[in-house]
Amino acid sequence: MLLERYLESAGSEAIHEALRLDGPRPAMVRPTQDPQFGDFQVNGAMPLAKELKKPPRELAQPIAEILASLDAIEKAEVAGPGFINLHLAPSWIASQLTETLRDPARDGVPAVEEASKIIVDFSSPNIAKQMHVGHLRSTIIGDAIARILAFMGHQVIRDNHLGDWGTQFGLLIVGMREWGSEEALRSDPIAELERVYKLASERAAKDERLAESARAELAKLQAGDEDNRKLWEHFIEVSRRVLDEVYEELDVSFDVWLGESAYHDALPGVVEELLSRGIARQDEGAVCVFWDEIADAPKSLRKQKTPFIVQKKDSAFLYSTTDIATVLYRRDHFQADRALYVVDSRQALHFQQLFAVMKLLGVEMQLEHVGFGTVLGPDGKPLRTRDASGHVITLVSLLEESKQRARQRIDEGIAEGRLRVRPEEMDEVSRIVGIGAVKYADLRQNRLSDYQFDWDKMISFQGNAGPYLQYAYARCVSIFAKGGVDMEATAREATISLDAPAELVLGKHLLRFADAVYQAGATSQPHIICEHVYELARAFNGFYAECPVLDAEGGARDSRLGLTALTARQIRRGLGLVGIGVVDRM
RNA sequence: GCACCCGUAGCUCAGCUGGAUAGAGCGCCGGACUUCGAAUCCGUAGGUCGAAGGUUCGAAUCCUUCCGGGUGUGCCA
Repeated sequence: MLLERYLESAGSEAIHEALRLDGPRPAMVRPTQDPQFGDFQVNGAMPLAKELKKPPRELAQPIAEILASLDAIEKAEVAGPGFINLHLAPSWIASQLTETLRDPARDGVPAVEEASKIIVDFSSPNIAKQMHVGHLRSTIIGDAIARILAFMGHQVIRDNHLGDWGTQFGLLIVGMREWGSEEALRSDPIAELERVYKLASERAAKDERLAESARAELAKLQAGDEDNRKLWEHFIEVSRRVLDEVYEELDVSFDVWLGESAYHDALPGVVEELLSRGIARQDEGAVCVFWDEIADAPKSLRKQKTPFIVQKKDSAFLYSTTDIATVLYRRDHFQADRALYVVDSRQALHFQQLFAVMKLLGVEMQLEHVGFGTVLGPDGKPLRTRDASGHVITLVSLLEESKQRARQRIDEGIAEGRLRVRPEEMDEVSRIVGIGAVKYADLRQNRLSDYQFDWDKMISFQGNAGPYLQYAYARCVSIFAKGGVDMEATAREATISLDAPAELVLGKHLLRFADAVYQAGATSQPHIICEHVYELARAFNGFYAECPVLDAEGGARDSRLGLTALTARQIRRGLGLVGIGVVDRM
């Protein structure tokens, strides 16, 4: 259940009932930050003091009395300047948890009343270029957001908006014919494409004839020349194979792969429409939107005076043009309600301009730039995508290293008798732990802040890190294995009761899962789920230390098994929602 | 120049639709493995929330100014 939503509406009703006001007032329910003040506090009485000209504590008293009569609430007391501290009733929490235990399909998370159709635009690498750490954030943050929204019941379309069109293809076509090796293209496609591109662009900088020839080949490609078209398709095909491997490793998938090339035919129409509606005009041969000439443009755009260029003076189109066409397609073809762009924050201005143009065009889709910060190295400077010797640190090699480091740590743990992994499971466990550690390190913090990438911290495997959560899960599963108890049977039959302090602490965390999921979905912030799962794992580890499960008697044993089963499910679900896996033994 | 973002414990970060004595992890120090898995648990120390004003019953959170750091900014994406 959505606990906070329930308390908010209960609180709001209580205010209405107690004070007989003309309209509904917000209860302003917040979790307390100190357990001595209970579990939640209602702050809504204080702002009413001025309006009603009565001391806030006096207003709070009758509200508290009404709230105290609810089954959910054991105690409601007025405190401080006019807070109402709510102590949830353990028996009520327990009955809610028992209900959730019976709901393995949704783990107590309700589906949204009104589903939206949401495009999540993420990852979007360039064809013919190796993916590096810079692509990691968009890919895993976007994947997590798509998973969360889909689980909430929205209709999500995951779109990989590939950079598969543009000036680089002229150079690639010329370069490939001149210096390319078909064999190298087969064995290591991206490396070969990068080699050829680098060569071609270096030569073109010095040799105007080569540059001219590249432009000509690009024009032919865009005009539909069959040979060039085939070559281009070939580039894409071989690149796709490499990308697919990375995505498989990351357990990321897409519903559609509509790259920039998919919108090529629509671009002239976009510019025409902008011109004919007076949104854009010619300037120095280019077609631009000038914000200071548009009365209802956003203020900061008007002041910045940076034009939005949709066609270059050589009449070529830009990514801005493509992005406009893309929005229109998403509206007309998918009938999407929203589109989320999971793209580096440094492109904020571009999206601000894009969204402003769409508004001028009368597009009502809800467009949102889900930005994220830069990946920094341990020195606090933007992480170099090349190592000391100048080699590109590819995403593949980074993931490989993570798996190796995980494997090494597991080997150590086994040697010291702390960990248990069967030899035949070694590959899978080191993959899930290693990749999970990389993902968790990134997802656990607010996406907007820059993120410091540090192997030693990430793979330290202690404290708030991926393996901690996976370990807690393995502990849960291990209890069932050791006791020979079936987790599904427990879920069907056990009745939870909360008696020991550690049980109550755990139970309260378990009850907040749905809130965390909804909040993460509403704000596109996967770290909220990470934080919840971490707190849950902590609470479980505390419970584990305090409360024997298998050795407990009768009802207590069943109840603790139920708590353990629910914890396991919630960790698995929570991590699953951000794209991280779990293993039974590690 | 203009626009945007950031400044919280030694380090890495939560908290920012205003709510009580600002929280975690790492690191430091000290405890807990004959007991369901010690990648664990329990405890100690550590902060003028960059600075100064303002709004408010109440500010890390909102507003203003300043200091310090970063990003973007006419034909790349």
